[in-house]
Amino acid sequence: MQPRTAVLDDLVQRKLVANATDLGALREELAAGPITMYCGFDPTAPSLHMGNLAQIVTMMRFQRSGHRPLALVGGSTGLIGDPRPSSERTLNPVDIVREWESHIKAQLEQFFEFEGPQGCLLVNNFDWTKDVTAIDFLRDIGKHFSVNRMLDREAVSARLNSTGISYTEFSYQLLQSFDFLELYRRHGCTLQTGGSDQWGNITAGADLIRRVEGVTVHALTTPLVTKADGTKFGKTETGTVWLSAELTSPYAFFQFWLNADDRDLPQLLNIFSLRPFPEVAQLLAASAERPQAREGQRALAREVTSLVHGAEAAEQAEAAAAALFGGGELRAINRQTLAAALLEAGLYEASRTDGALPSAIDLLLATGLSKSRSEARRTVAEGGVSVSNLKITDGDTPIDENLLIHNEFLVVRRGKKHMSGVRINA
RNA sequence: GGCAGGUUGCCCGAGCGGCCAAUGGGAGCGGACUGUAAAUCCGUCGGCUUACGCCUUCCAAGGUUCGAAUCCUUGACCUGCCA
Repeated sequence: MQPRTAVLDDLVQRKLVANATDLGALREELAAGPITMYCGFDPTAPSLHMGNLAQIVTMMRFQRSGHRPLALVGGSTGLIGDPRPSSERTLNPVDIVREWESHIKAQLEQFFEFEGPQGCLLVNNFDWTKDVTAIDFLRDIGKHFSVNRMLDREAVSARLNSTGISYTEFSYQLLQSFDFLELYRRHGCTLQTGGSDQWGNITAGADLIRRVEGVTVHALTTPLVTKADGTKFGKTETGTVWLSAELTSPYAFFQFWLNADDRDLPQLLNIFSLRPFPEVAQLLAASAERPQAREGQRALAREVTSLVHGAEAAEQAEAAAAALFGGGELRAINRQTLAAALLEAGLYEASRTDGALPSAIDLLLATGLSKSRSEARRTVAEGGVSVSNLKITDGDTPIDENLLIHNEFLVVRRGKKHMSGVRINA
């Protein structure tokens, strides 16, 4: 077991501390004994996503250093919504939030150790908010908050200057602070972590605990992941990268990491990899020397995919990528491997018309690689389409029979990176 | 409350009665180069159509006109100047 303060040194080395209350005091407390820390996840979507994963990994670091993590599901806060700087959220129906809550709970369970004295505890803030009356809440909690100070929060002030903010969302900070207080009372929780956008909410909770309990607790935030090209992290052309295999296939997930920009690699490895810092440094050095080998991206993709989807799924995703991007003859891949690879990449069904195979344009539409006939036609004209590695010049004629692989598959490619399989029904 | 201006395709932004599906930039997409990168260059960029062409767009609803994104009326929202 590593020393209990190791987690802090590690976080500092990895540049993962964006903001923190007294780090020296936190270190002393970590050294004095196992502490209990928490981070919350609101059910605002059917699945957790990449951003949440960063927080999960941070919690894992604490657990591995001998501390106890509390994974909080925001059964109550998810009904309210943390104010975004842009605009008011639409309230989600209660039963939808309940459903999301159960998904998120199940997802969280896979990352932590639940046995032993440092075993993770899954908690739900609905448990301690459901019976609190509005009057009690306003007297016991609300009285300790200064609106003047709440207005300073970035998201709130942004909203005041633009679309305005409802009382509901404005109250969010009180609920989150109440959570921290309850977790301190119930479990002796003395540290809350989160993304740097949570700094205001977290310190508000720490302030509340100091006022009510006369105890100093800690706040630590990690930097938000930024991308070198300025686009938002965790998005692909098709949208958010989710942790749920139903929403983002393990293959797509693996590809997401493999395609990481060289410039983003240091940050990503530091945040998402549980490898010790020296190993990360080694990988980064290797990547800087031979960027074309993409050792860093590969290691990252393997590690994170297997963390989220399991080792087996990670291997399958990698094997599929190797088969499809290997540059070799597709026919040389055995039927089972190819079928598995195409299933990962997205496999669609199509049938013959009057005994003839579909045209390339039909295939592009059937696989969703193109959104409209015009777009499909355009891409063909631009020379960006191939079927079973043969470049298509005429999008309208039926595909030649001998492009069928193993008598039933066609591999449709749009551009370099977008591939799908089609199985032809007999 | 008074005066002036604005609302255009994913975003920014030209157009100011016909040659406008609408200049230009960005994003996106494809190609070349490469590492399933980045940068750069080229192409493309509402929908349907093999094509001629057709259909739906320029805040909303009406109107003028052979013909409107462009003119008029009303409404909604935004922005400057004056109270």
